[in-house]
Amino acid sequence: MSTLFSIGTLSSATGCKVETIRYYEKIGLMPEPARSEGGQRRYHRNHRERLQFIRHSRELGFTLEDIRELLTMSEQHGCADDIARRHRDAVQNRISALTALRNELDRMISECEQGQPGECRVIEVLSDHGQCLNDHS
Amino acid sequence: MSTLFSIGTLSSATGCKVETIRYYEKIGLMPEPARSEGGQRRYHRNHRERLQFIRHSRELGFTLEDIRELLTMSEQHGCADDIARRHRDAVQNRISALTALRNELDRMISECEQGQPGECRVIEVLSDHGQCLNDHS
DNA sequence: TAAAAAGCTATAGTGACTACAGGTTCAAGT
DNA sequence: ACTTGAACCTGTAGTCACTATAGCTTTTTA
Repeated sequence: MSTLFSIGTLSSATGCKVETIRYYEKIGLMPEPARSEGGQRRYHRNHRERLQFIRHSRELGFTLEDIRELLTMSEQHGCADDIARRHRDAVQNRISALTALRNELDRMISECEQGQPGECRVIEVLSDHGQCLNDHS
Repeated sequence: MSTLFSIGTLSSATGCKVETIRYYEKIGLMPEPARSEGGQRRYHRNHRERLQFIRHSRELGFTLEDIRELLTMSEQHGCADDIARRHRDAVQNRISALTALRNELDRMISECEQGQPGECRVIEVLSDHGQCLNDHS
């Protein structure tokens, strides 16, 4: 059995679109693979593992720049503690902001349901920040 | 006192950057204002109110396309219930996804703290999806 | 009146892809 | 061996919601 496979095979093995794989290569996140006689990309198991690492990290919300660092860590058998912690804090902040937002949206919607027809609280609140309990300055 | 003001004044009144105001005009979200003799934009109270509506909606996470709809609703004194509800659900989904993610990051980080130096759980988990409790497929 | 601040247009860049056009190569079936 | 069609190639442009730059002109202030 041959150990080399095409970009399409790599794509279905990882769930990463063909265009995205080529994009990762262009920005230097994936190494340039070997080529067939006709010039098509031929990948190896190592490529698949690296791409899985990248996709998994993306799913966890790391940016491509984070991932570049993570890959270096991984190659040097270093510890990615601080990157993960920094990211965790960013995610927590985002959760807090979105929760406040959802509460405000809930409030707008429920007040709209109780109001007279023809007067929409959603529009009112959007028109006038003073009516908003959310503290986005 | 004159009722017309410059783009800079509008900018500080709303907290919206000058470039962003011009951008909103270009994409048709803000109407073209009057111009001074020399060709500079001259705004009116109505513009400020509209821009405040836009900014407030953006802070609540509506897209510019949502806002285009919301502005139409607002002009027609309609009810923006459904747009708000749709957006609320999207926000809730995002919160759920981010919460799962934060839990996974927490788990990775705390396992890393307890492990031997030199073996980083963060990297390990990123390398191998099987070790991940998060259910992103 | 002169200098500084603010404004103008047009264009390009951001992140992380996605989509297209117009061509070439490969694998499967006959 | 040949043909067909799927998969592949490069390069470019588009997405969203801005932001930044360059190289000007106009307005305001000292």
